[in-house]
Amino acid sequence: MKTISDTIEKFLLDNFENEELELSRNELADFFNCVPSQINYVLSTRFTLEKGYVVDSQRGGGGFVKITKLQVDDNFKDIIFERIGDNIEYNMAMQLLDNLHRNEILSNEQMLCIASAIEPRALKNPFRIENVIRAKILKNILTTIYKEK
Amino acid sequence: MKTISDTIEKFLLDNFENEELELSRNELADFFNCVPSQINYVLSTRFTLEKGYVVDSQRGGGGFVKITKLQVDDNFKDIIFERIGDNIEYNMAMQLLDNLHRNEILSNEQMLCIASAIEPRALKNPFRIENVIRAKILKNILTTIYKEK
DNA sequence: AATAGATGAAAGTCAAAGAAAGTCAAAGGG
DNA sequence: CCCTTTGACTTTCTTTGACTTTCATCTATT
Repeated sequence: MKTISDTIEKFLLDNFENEELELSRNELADFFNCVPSQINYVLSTRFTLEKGYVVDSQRGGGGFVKITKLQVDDNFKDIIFERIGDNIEYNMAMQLLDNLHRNEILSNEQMLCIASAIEPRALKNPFRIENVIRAKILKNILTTIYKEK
Repeated sequence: MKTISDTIEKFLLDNFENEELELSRNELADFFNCVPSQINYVLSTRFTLEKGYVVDSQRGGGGFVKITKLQVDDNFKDIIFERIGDNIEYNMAMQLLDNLHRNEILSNEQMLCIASAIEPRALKNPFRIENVIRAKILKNILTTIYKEK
């Protein structure tokens, strides 16, 4: 038996143009005569990173939802879901970066950026305060780049 | 869907002459068929100090609004660090990045890296668990880089 | 001629209303 | 039991309008 979620999924899949698809959550919900949050359900169960999709959105006037399809090969999946998973220690992360750099998946510049973003110094400690952590990451990255110049 | 604010922003960006742009608030509002305070909204959300713009204006007869692109000079470092401080919201951070990129302090690659590092998606919520956050940042950054390719 | 006040032409402020999207938990269905 | 559906509530961003402030210029008074 086909659920409404399946139908919406198929509809979305059929409407990709060039690896991406932008839509209005409310209009889509209207079109399928369902509540808007149904769309979120479809997105979060069917358009996941595991399946090779990234979803971005914006609220408020002019808001939208954008789904992008990426080419995930097995190597990428392995990295994202096996090697990194839900948590990773700094040393492991650095080994991974080094590896990616050696294999020319990351440029030197990118590696340096990322390395600063994840230094213990940048992520240490505080209490769920996203903005505080972000500030540290930013400072850290900018400092590093500055140092390189 | 593009908002009127986006359209006005683009119009302004396209009409800079030599790092600056002078305009009449009322005429512009008229031109775009919106209320004058809409212009203030655009100015205060899109032409911020973080983004490297200074807006000054004069009221009364012969009034005007003038937008100037800030010159990046030696003490920009202090300015940046002051702007970041101990915590910073995502939007402000992005405006800063945009500014740094425009002034060629950050390459496009770097900007993209850093932007992914600080996305709400990447830093959302969890509980002080450094490794968890780091994993998200890494995934996020790698996914982004993957998307660019 | 100098000055004070009146007038109108800008621009600014702020809060309410509007327009999206997100979250989360409870209820339903197979 | 797990997956799906629904809806109340939240958050974010934009639009609108009533009200305020500032400035240049004109007018009337001394």
